[in-house]
Amino acid sequence: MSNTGVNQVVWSAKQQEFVQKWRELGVAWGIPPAMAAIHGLLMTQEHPMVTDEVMSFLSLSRGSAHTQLQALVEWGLVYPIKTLGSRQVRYVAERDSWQMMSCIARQRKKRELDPLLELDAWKRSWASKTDGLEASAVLDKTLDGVLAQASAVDGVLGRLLAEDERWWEQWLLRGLRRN
Amino acid sequence: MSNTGVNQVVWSAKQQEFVQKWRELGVAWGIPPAMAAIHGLLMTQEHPMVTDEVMSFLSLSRGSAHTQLQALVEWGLVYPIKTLGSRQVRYVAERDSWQMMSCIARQRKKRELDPLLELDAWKRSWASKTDGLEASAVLDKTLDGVLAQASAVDGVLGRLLAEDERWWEQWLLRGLRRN
DNA sequence: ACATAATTTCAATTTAAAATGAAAGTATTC
DNA sequence: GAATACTTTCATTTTAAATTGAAATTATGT
Repeated sequence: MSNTGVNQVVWSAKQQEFVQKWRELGVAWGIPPAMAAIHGLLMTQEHPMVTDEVMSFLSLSRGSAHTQLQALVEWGLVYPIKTLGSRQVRYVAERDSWQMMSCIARQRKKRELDPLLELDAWKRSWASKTDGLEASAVLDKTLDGVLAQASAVDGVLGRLLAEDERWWEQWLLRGLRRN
Repeated sequence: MSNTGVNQVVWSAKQQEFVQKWRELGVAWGIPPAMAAIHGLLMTQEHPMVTDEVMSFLSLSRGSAHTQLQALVEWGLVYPIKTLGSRQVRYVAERDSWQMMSCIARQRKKRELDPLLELDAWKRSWASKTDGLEASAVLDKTLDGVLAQASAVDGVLGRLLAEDERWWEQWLLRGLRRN
């Protein structure tokens, strides 16, 4: 049977609004709308959901629902739950906010920071070729600064995102709540 | 005359590669390719450039060159220089790497963090309507955590980006260079 | 006031990313 | 070992964002 209908799925106006907002937020963060929407939906749901439920709640195609659920699992924002005695997979969102934001930060680091850090190697590869007389002193100077900052941020992030090290959470939240 | 040809424009292979890389980086950061490319180009140039030069160096249309130069000025990454006795405007990139990254961070905060912070007000507006019995306890709990973290990050960023307060730079760079 | 040289605007086009949906692939049960 | 129930893939279409280019606008010098 395709729908056991065990869990009662809630879909209030508040939840719909939230999903809408989360989708928009996602777009601003460079996340595919459907992916953000699915994540938002799962955040509002007490119980795991099945692909077909996600599809109908958000009016998504099967392809999109599937692909984006995969991506969410890949990111660690959603857990796939294999139902015993059925091929069906059900999905739940990570509930811990710190864990959740860490997942997002990790992906963004990979997409945005790491390529910037690679410029360092690139710069050095040119340094050997054009040793001494540089083509653009201005660029080199600014770039050095940028790369220093980038690796500093990388260091901080590395520590912040180290799994099982959550003292940072306390530090961050306690020390700086008032703003 | 349209081209006084005073400054010698340099356009080496290294610079071209850099612009290419900077453009790609820009895309990963959610910045329009042309905008990032222009910024990259200006970073490599000792002297201010005129719109037509930018256009021909990057093979851009006038419309795009203009719009993106405006955006760069708006962000504070590029300064417009009005030539005396001519309508022509010349553009130079900000040279200070800290300043540069601050500009970018400020824009990203506006685009990505501020909308997240607004969820707090949204959440409160629902709290009054549905006082007590909530539609989704799971959501509320996770969301509280997310918002706490968001405002913590907001606090840190606020201090980091406060103009004329650069002790952070030292702190960030010195304390964490090794990684 | 006129002509020129620049900037600015914006409807139309292009481009890249995301979504679709139908077909192909795989477990699971009978 | 079929048949069923679900998942996965991918060529095509859609959508949103960026770019174009030509026309409109505004500043500057004669």
